[in-house]
Amino acid sequence: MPPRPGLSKAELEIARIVWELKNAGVRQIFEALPAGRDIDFTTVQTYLRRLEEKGYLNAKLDGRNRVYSPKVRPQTVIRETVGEMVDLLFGGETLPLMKHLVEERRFSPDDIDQLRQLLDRLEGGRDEK
Amino acid sequence: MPPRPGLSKAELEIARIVWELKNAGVRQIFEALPAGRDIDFTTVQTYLRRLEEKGYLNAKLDGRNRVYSPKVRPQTVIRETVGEMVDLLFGGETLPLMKHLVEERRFSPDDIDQLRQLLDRLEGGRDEK
DNA sequence: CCGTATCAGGGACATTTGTAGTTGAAGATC
DNA sequence: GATCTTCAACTACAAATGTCCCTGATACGG
Repeated sequence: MPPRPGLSKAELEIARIVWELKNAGVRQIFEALPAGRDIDFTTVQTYLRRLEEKGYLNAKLDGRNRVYSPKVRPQTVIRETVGEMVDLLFGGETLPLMKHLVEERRFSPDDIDQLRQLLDRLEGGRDEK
Repeated sequence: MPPRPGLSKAELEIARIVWELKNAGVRQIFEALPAGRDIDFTTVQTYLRRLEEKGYLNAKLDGRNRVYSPKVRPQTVIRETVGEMVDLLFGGETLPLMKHLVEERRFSPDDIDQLRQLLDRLEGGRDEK
């Protein structure tokens, strides 16, 4: 159980933009919103403030602009979010999710190759232990 | 975009129990809650009512008890929920999620075998097209 | 210097979510 | 028949979420 409150969908959306930009001001984050996402500049400000309050982002001043950066590693947030969804949808079992993804999502031949290599590496690592 | 409102985490938790039980009354669903999940019987009733209102469950009377069953196929809800999470965390790309799962979650040798077979089948199906 | 644009901070509000209480009625038990 | 248990329906409320307005201050352009 993380020592910080969970993230809403909109907060996660903003956080992900910050992860990609690494250091960014409100205007940059606002302009990086997906096409069709028509929220106000002040709304983005609110989400950023909440993310900082919740402990997910750092903020520092650059002149009069606040610049945001990740405080919690994206990998950690992803692990927690995925873990929660696996619990909710699949009772904590990962294999059904993997099967679901393979059956429902599109993969290129290259994707499949990469996945095979991952599985090989996983098995190889297992043997070594 | 589904013609029905999204599901909250608690609603999803209850819906999943109904999927597993197929036809169930409030008491059965209440008693199937995970250990440690100490919510009131009346809270479960509220979630069931909301799920019905949102169009996810059917309800019929059995004596004076309401019996709930899925109205939207679990596979559909799962697809939508997983799709939304892939969008939020991975920008719609499935491969990073697969990689994340392989790297962060535990798999048995049998799991890995099953995954390999899935990939083989996926590739085989691709060749046939 | 003035007007405009932009940003931070504070605040507000509607809706959603999580949770449970109350009332009336039906079923079970004695 | 009385009492107890259980369920549905309605209701309520605090917190969370999604969203944006307003004010004051700063930076910029003419």
